[in-house]
Amino acid sequence: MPNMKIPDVAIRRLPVYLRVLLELGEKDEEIISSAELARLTGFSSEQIRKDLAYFGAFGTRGVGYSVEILIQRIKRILNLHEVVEVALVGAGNLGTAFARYNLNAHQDVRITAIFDNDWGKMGKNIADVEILPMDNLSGVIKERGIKMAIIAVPAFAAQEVANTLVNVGIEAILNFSPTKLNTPGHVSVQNIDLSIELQSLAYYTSSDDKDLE
Amino acid sequence: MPNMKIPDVAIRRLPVYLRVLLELGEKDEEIISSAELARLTGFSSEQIRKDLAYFGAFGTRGVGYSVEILIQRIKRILNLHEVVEVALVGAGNLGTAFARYNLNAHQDVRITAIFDNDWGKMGKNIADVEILPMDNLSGVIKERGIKMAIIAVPAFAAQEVANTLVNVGIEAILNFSPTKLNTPGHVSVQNIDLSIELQSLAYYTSSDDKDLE
DNA sequence: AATTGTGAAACACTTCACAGCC
DNA sequence: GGCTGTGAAGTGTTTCACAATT
Repeated sequence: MPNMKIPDVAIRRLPVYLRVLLELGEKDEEIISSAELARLTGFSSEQIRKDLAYFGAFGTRGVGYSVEILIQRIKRILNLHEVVEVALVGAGNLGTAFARYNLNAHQDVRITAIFDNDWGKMGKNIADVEILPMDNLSGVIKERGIKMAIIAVPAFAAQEVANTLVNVGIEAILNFSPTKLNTPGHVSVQNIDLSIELQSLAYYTSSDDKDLE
Repeated sequence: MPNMKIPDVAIRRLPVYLRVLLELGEKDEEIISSAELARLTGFSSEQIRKDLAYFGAFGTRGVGYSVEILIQRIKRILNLHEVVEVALVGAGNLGTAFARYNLNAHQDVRITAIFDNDWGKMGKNIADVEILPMDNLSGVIKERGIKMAIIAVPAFAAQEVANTLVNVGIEAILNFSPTKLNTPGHVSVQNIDLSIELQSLAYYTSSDDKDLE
């Protein structure tokens, strides 16, 4: 089971398992079966077992999984066993909302540096983090060894920001701009394009036109 | 080629094609090949041809696709040939940012109703749309025949909101709350869970721990 | 008896490769 | 000659089904 290629889709399910497990931990649940996890997450029990097995066998046959051990393992796998610092580039509507949201949401991945090029915003704080000018970006990211960044700038500026981020050693980017970023293979990019989400959803609504083609 | 099952992943690529085509239209480009579309979108040319072919053959062999016709066809397919109204439930950080973003971003899918349960927000506007109390939700959505909704409320309230939306005839939901919604099969749900995006991205960063297990 | 871990089968999506058409 | 449209092959992911383990 080692040295097997782990699908990205499996990685994206791990945080869901983690959330449910943390809730169970709060309720002092000690053991959980894949069937019960399936009920709580909406994924199938086989899929859950397979996902977990990619990283080794840490359940007990006939019994189930230890909630506590599973939490620790998944945190390790996702590199969340210590606080992960993230830089946010772009303090517009989306960036600001995301920073505030992140403050409330959790502690394990934390926005600790915010950059913008609007001088009117300098010195202001979002979620207790000061907005810094873009000129400081390279210095701050290198100094603090930040590995992850969020791009929330307009489309026309996104590629240039990405290039800078790659140059200062960023390894993973969450990109909210509606652009395909060109990045070297060792950098992971996850795109969230809100327009695309809305537009593709419209497909699944019934058009109430009366005119057929 | 009719009556074939169209993969959801293909539907989600259509808005990307549409965006690029609209840009080409601005530049008065009249004909585009799948190879060129591939270059501009980052998808493969075969995939683009296959995606388009699901809906019928509207290219010309040896020539390419008419930009204008392709735009019209994709808009039709996605039900974007007339303005789509969307209801936003929850005017917190994320909801507000999304409404403002949507105002700037495009006109084809438009947030035209916003609901919240915070009385302090009533009467205020976001992006020229008045915030209404939750009590008005059913009435407004039915009256205007709105088919799509965005859920941007805290997790604990999300399922109840979803139930209400389903009851008043909503067919597609964009869910920002970190919850698996239980909805009947005819309702499409697209989840965007920002915590999950950040946490799964952390997997792809190099941990700089010195201690192995 | 219950539940994990896992090959094998099934399914879904992408890429290949080329016939068909302009 | 060039580019689309599409069966066939290939690849990736999920589900099945059951042996292994407690």
